[in-house]
Amino acid sequence: MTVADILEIAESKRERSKAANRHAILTAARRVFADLGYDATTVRDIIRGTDLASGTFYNYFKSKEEVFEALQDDSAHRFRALLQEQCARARTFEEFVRRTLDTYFRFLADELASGRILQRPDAPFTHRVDTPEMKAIFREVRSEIERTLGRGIAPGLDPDYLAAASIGIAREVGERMLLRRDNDVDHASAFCADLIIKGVGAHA
Amino acid sequence: MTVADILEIAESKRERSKAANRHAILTAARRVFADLGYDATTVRDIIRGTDLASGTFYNYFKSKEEVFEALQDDSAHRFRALLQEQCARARTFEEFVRRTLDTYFRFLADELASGRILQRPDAPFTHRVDTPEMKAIFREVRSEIERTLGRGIAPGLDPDYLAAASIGIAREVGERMLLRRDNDVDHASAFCADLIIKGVGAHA
DNA sequence: GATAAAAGTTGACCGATCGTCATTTTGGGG
DNA sequence: CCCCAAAATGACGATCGGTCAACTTTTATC
Repeated sequence: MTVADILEIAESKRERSKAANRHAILTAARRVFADLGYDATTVRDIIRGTDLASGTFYNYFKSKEEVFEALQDDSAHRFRALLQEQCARARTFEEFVRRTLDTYFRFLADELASGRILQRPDAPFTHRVDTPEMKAIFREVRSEIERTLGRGIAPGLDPDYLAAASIGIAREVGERMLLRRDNDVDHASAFCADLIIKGVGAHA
Repeated sequence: MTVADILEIAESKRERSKAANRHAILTAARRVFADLGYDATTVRDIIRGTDLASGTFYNYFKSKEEVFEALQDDSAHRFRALLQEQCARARTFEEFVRRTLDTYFRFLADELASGRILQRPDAPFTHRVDTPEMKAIFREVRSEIERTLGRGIAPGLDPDYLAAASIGIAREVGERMLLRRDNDVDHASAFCADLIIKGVGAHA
């Protein structure tokens, strides 16, 4: 009887094995997607990157789409945690905007540096995914906009559109930032923040 | 001898046939993509939507990706024509911004109404394509920003980022607009224009 | 028009992938 | 040690992707 058994804390061998297999598939998928591109990769390519059999793949995911979404959701989850940590107690709208954008661009740069972004040289297109985490981030940004912008500064503004616009700005500018070699997070962040702050007329 | 033969104006029978086949493939592809979704459709599905043989597909396109890009490029080309027509002689930055956004949102609504947008109910993701037309639109927007914004109003602004931000705003807000049932083009257009105009401090 | 070259179409074919499922292996409880 | 449930395995039929030799249609030449 091991300590783990006594404590009844450690997962069973089965659970550990399942977690390891799932992790192996995701890790292999990340590499294969980066090597071959999303469209060109097959489920077989992914499973060949592990020591599992082809049938086992389908015990964990229905398709490569689902693997891709899991990878995206994972990134979104980590970003969301950072976001909540950084922006939870922003008092003013401007502070909230600056923190959010700074967090996002720093996150992007980190993801790229750690090879977690599928950056193909030819990169003809990326997938936009609507995972639960992605939707949650959108909702949180919108409700935070409603909270910090409130009805005082710009009561007529459509909070849904403002959230969409902010996300669009961050997304596109973030992409351009990554294409530049310098990865000047502060410049990108300040550019977007200034645009939004001045755009809603909410200067501190 | 037909009138066309005499006038030597009509394209040859071969050219007409090729154009018709290409058009048949694109038309079938649009319907199949809409029905099955991009990932699920196969080249066979597309070709089954025409009266051509499977091998013929490859005389026109290398893959379904190329078909999809051709569809996207087609939309982009039509939008670009509208854009140049509407915005060619905008004198001020504000006028340029308002015309551009209005053209874009009206175009989006028209595309949706005429069934040219791949709008799946579940729509888990869309593809972002970097076709020549798409790149041309980005370059034109940026150079127009440089021209009309000039060095007078906001000399420090990064025109590349401003173009990216504007496109991001239009893209995301446009998507939200389509999700709403009303398709209030004027509201979406005015929202985005106000945001950008105030954001760069270029009020007329 | 007759003929031949060129261009285009066809569908069978091969290698590979997809998703399934009967079989085997592994893990946990008694 | 035995047994059952959970999980892994890989073979299998159906399908797809891309090629290509044979065939049909169009154009050019006389």
